[in-house]
Amino acid sequence: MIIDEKIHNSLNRFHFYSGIRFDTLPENEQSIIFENSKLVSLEKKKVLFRQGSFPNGIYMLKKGMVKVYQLNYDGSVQILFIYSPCEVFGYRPILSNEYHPVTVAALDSCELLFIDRNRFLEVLQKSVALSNQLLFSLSHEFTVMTNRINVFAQRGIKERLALALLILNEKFKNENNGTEIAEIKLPRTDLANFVGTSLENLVRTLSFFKEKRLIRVKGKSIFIEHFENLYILSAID
Amino acid sequence: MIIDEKIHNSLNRFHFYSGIRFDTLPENEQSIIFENSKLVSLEKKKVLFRQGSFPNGIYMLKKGMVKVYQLNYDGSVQILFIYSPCEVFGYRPILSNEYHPVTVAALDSCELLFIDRNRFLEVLQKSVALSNQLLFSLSHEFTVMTNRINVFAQRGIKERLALALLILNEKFKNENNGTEIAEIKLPRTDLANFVGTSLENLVRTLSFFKEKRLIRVKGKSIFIEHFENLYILSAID
DNA sequence: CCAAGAGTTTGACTTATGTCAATCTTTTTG
DNA sequence: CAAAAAGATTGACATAAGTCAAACTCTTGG
Repeated sequence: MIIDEKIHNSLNRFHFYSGIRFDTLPENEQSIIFENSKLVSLEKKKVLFRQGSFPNGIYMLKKGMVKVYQLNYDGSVQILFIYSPCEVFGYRPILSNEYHPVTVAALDSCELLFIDRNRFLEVLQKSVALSNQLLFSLSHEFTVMTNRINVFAQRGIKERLALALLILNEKFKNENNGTEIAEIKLPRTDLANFVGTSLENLVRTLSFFKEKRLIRVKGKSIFIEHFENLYILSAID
Repeated sequence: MIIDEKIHNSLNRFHFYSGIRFDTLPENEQSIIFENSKLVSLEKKKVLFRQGSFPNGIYMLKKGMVKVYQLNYDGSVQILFIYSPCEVFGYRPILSNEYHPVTVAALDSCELLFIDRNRFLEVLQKSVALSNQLLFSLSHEFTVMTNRINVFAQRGIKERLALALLILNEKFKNENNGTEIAEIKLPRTDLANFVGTSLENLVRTLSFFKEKRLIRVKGKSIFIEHFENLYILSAID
């Protein structure tokens, strides 16, 4: 089978991996930020904060995974991000002086560090390193969002799912130990809401991938088989 | 007809208006930023920069409008933004140290101010006001992108088009003089690529809106008739 | 360990959207 | 000003995706 080189290029050229971390900051900056942080536990399925609520502070995920989603008036749900350990979130509405645009809930039992809103803003005013890191990350994340809009608007479910699985593989790789092929363990409904399709259509597309041996399914877990080919092949046939 | 209040709420609650400007910065900061800027002219349909190219500097639009889009391997185009006068763009890939993820082309005859990459970075390191403004704007823009992904993933074309028209009305209001109901003058193909649908489907949806007297069409121009109702009604039947 | 419930999968059918082709309209250009 | 080109619209049909219902499978608690 001849695979258009352009497809490969365009995938490589595009940025789809998101998530902001503070562990790239200088040691002393990190310790200042986390100085007065509080450890928070969050049970599986519990909500950390809801869309429309006031942002009281920022969080860093220590253990477990969370989903970030919007709930719509018709009951539909769009999952926007999945966060895995070390990732930081909840700071954007503080910076833009808005309410939370999203809801965050635990996918499994989680532990987080909480940093108070004012504390965060204080540190930000003093730390050029933090300010620059945020400018860098926000700009990069923006590129990622740009690419995602393109994918959501222009691609069918096969490609969207393939891309979602590649993103999730990174997230779960991070959550687990670090093996190249991660165990993607996410309820089908969540996966459907992440990809932006119906549960049934999602399941059918998974079966299609399974038949083509692009993925392997064990119970509720998904493993990517043909890493490089997954996105490319999903676009063809 | 009974309109679910929740729909109205959700529209109000969500942020869809984007675009970054520097004219909210203190006068002296502005003059520093634009001190050595160069005036650039761009003919209708000409490309300012292409995706994949190195970001040499940032631009502020003085006159005319531009479209910001991604071109895909299959030839499909996704328009991500339309910018109108006073809006600033091209700084994100500089901040995140990436190549341009998008292509920018003139919708009509344009005039822009160009600020050199290094000049911009220099000013940024000195100006806390600029840094804070960028953090604010980037965070807000991110919320807007979040909402757009939700709309693209979960809503049909009627709603997507309605929303696009509301956004475009703001942009063209800005471009024209400032009348509440602007003349939205954008080729159908561009509108289709902004909404994320085929040209034919776009035209049909426009006709549907016309029949329902939600919009008025004069030649190639579109005027919004029932401002508040457009998005709400587009969701119903 | 079995029964209930939650989560997943498959089938049949409907609806939304995409595609190709033809026609009509506006704009541009010689 | 007329011809040609570009842009817009409509129709007929194909395909993708959503919806509802039923069956199956795994998990979990009494």
